[in-house]
Amino acid sequence: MSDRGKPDFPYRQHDHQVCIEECIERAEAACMDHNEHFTENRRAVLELLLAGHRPLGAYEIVEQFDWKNRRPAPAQIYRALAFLESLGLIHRIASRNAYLACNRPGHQKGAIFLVCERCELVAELEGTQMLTAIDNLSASSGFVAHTHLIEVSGLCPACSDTLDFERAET
Amino acid sequence: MSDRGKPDFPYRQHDHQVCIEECIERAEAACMDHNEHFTENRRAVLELLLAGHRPLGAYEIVEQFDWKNRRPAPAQIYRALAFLESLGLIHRIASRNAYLACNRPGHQKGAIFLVCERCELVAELEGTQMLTAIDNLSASSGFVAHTHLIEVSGLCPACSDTLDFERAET
DNA sequence: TTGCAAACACTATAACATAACATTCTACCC
DNA sequence: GGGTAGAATGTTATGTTATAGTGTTTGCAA
Repeated sequence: MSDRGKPDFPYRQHDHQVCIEECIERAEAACMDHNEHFTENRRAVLELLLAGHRPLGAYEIVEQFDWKNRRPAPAQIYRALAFLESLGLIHRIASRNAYLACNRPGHQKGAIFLVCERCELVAELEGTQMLTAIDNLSASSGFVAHTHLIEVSGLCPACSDTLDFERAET
Repeated sequence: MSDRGKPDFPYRQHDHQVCIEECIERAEAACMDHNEHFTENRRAVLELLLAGHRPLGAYEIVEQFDWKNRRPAPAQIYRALAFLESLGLIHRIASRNAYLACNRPGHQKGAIFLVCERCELVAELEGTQMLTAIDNLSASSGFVAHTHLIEVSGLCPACSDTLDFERAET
């Protein structure tokens, strides 16, 4: 799955089951590295997020989380989200108040997110160079940068094509 | 007030009263241009946001809004915020769920926000070149960009100095 | 002066997130 | 095994941010 990490990865056909399995393995390894437990709760939340290249709101996770035939409390989900985010396994999409499984394992920093306004698919791009440029720009004002948030809203290739087609129809 | 629009503007001493007045004038002009009314409600919200180079949450505005000795309903504030944002007079700082008066009049697009983690001061930088670079990057994946969100979290010059000093003390 | 559209007022509720505290689980030591 | 410290979970409650929906007022033009 060398495709993962490439900018257009989520836009292409791929064996999503493999994609999921790799991310789970990656998560297990990350937990080992940090002497943390990859508990059932955390695994279940990550699996829900891995189901599609779409961000889920915390309460969507609550709803989809089938847990002994009951509903988990929001706090339970938020705890798992905070844990997964601390390990760089997921990202928060601020413009949507939603959470996305990371598909650039090992490169948790320096991401740029392309959020489709129509289908909600999110692509995660490598943006390290961009961030360096931004850091330089802000440093020239004396600002010391710690974390970055870059989200682009627009249309993914498929939705863009669809809309072009619909416009051509009329 | 040619200082406005420069990256380090909010970090420097300036006549803030003039700064406010200019923005109000600018808002009046913008409303004229768009055949909209600069109502009391909208003006009051903008003035609260102009009071400092700090973003305010909608409910902070509700609290500070002295309105015939009553408290306005949140919806009233959100309406004004939506209106002001549609005219580019204010920006939403997504990482803080807060709103900031624009200090780059006439350049409502292409901003980069530097958010101080310590004092909450926000600087608004011209980032058109950066955005172009990001658009090019995303276009190479077939993504059609509409809007951008770039927020950098860190320390403003003053807070950075203060912390350096405190560290040197110990 | 009537009629229309914009803006406002108000109530309620949706949507997102965390605090606080009790309980259970797990790893480790004796 | 039994004790125990820390991590994780379970639970309740509440805090925070944002919008829906509906009726009223206002400004303005025909």
